[in-house]
Amino acid sequence: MRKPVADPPNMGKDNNKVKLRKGLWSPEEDEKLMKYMLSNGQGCWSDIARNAGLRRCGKSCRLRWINYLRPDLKRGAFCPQEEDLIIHLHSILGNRWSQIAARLPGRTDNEIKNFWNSTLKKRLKTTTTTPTCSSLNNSDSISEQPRTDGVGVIFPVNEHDIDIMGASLSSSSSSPTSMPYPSMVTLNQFDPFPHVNNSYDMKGSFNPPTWLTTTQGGVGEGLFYGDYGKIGLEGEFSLPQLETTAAIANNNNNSCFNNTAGEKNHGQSFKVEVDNMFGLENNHHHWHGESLRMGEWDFEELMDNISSFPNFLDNFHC
DNA sequence: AAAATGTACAACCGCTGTAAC
DNA sequence: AGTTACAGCGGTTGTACATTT
Repeated sequence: MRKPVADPPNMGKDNNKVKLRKGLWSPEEDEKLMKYMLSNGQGCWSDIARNAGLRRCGKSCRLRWINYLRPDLKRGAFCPQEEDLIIHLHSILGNRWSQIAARLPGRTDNEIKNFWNSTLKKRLKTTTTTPTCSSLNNSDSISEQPRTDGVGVIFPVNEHDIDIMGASLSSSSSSPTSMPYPSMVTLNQFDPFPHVNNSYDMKGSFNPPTWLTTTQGGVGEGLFYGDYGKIGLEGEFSLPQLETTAAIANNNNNSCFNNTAGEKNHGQSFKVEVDNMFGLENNHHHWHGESLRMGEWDFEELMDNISSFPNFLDNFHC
């Protein structure tokens, strides 16, 4: 724990105006905010700052609470499962840290961002010669050459040459946060459970999500329990491999996407079609040229659907 | 032992989107 | 329609601590 810093010279009272504090939070400030939040709950942050007796702006209080004081934060080192998930998600989402964080319970976007920038990025750089699962899709080390990674294959592509399920993919993005892989597309069998044996035991009866009844769960004996219960029904679970234009031309029915991907039982069961999971059932949605609008329909819809994947790290105890 | 350098991470800044007025 | 306040996000900076020279 770092020592709190003393007030900078401009932090005192000035002409009856209370100057707002900046910089590191002192334990006293933390305690004030924590007490206030626990007894009053969340509200308007500027009010919270005022009512809690903090000489901080609401924004600062919000950040402190979200990134540090929140009781549900995990903190501590990232476990390998988390690392791999971050890498996976980053390969899909790019620098959308909040969305990545949403899939890692107890972790904040700031924490993940820092971890990525300080550790993972560097590590991936150094492991490009011997890539592993944890070295995929390094946005800073993408080679111009096609390469295999063991899990997926990254191809340099012409942005107009890739068609995914009838939806073309372009690397151009109008989003302020551009995807990190210009001119690259990962043709990869997306594996939402990188540390789960690929031969998930998806057979047998549905087991209720363990989080409904217990905090215990996890991966063991070939089973994975997420909040989806069991993913898939009768065979190995695998999401469809992304296809090139040519491949799709030969498979206009997209039959590989029609596999039932999951079943969830919250009193009643329902099936989730893989194509629906990815928002791909809507044929007029295209990733093509300007129409790849990450941050607009395609990406948001995609991520909405990806968000329906289990929070499987809930079940890891790192 | 001291200075220089590197690392990790907390916090700030600027921007965008949204709601209320 | 314009303005304001606020929440949220991602990029960046600042700083304490660790390691190396």
